Amino acid sequence: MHTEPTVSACGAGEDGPAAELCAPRRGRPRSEAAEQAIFAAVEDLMESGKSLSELSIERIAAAAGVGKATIYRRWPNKEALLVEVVARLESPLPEPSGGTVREELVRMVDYMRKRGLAKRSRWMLKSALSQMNAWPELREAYQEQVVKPRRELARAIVRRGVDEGVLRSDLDVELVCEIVIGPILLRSVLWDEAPLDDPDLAEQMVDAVLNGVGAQPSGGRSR
Amino acid sequence: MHTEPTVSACGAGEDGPAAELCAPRRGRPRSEAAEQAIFAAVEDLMESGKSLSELSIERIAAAAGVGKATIYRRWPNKEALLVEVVARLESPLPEPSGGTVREELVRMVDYMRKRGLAKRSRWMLKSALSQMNAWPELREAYQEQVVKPRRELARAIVRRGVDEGVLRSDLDVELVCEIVIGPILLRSVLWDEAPLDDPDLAEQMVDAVLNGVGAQPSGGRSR
DNA sequence: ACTTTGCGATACGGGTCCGTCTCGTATCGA
DNA sequence: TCGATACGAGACGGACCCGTATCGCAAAGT
Repeated sequence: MHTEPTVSACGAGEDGPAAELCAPRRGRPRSEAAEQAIFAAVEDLMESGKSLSELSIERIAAAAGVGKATIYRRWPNKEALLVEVVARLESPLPEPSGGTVREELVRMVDYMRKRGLAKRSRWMLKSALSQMNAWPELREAYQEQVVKPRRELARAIVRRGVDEGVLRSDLDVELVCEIVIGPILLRSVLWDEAPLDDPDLAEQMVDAVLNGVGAQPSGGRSR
Repeated sequence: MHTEPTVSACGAGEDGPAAELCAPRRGRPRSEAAEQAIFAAVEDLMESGKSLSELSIERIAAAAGVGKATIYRRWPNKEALLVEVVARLESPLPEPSGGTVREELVRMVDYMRKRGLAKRSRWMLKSALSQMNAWPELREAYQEQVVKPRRELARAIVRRGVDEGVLRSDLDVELVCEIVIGPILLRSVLWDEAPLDDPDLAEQMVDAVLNGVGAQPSGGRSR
């Protein structure tokens, strides 16, 4: 199917400190610059609004100023390349700051807001949704490496809120998570034109969700 | 660019009562069966999980048991066909029932929940999000014909709630809409595995959003 | 009867893409 | 120095696709 690259015994695509341990390579070493150029080209193409199906190896190679062989030497096919791009793309999760649960929620929502402003992440967010249906490998990588840790972070904060008595304990934790992050995801992923500039947006969202959008000033809370 | 079909003066794709008014066609009339077969084929392909870029005219024609020319006689290109498919796909909006604002919100959310269970709509929901980036015409048709009326329905209900004093008036109407429909959209569109079966889900979501997920029983509502 | 149009099928030119392969050259270890 | 491997460039075969055109036949009007 695919000509096994000589380096593959070390773990594909990894040339960290482990490389010299298992394969004291003989010939000319692979160009780090070429690799960076490939990643940069993919990200540039994403940023320019290309859809997943428009990201052909040929286009990527041309944009990177690189021969196709240089790509195929590193990844067996398009999927593998994009999976690695996905893995590299995401910025690190915001660390728990030790503040209030409300503050943590605001931080998380605001992190998502800012990320919605960054084109590259936005491309990936959107592409992750539909195109990946036809691409289980890519979809799974994205779910595993991006979605899952974020959902778990949200769950952890919500659980802490329940434990501390700040959040209602009669609701499903999942449901609370969805209510907290649903609105910001709606804006940052689903609706293109929605404004994300307001730096207070996260705070407004979290407070509205915490206090409820219903107008009853005090009574009748448990339906 | 494209050989104008003879029928086009009547409005493409429409062969209702208007047809005989403007063009007492001469030769063999177009086969209604072929048209239905084409629509059915596209929807079947969608349902089978094909992505937008996999929906080629050739594939559609083969699946419909129809010649390519029969498709190109009706639509000038792939986009036009898919735009019409999108237009046909959506089920009618739920009508206002005259109930409480809360009941209306529950009805709307529950409608979205049920729709999330229907595969065809789900395909379109998901594809609408990313793949259509590369396809402005299709995206616009979807936004105009599907998204917009739903957002307006939501806005109308929320405004009524504000007028009746059931919803907080100190919040942006858009924000309230997002908080109400964000969670259900999250489940029905973004997360594949999320359960949508619980018939009480809509009620739970709406009530949680109305009452707030914060635990404070009465005090400290305005942050 | 005769024309007009639609039908399914299929051939066609032109295009993009994939993944492999071969050039001539560059850079490493031995 | 020499073999091994990398590099950019691009040719190559095969696949798929688009949109048009052409078959022979079918169904309608005049």
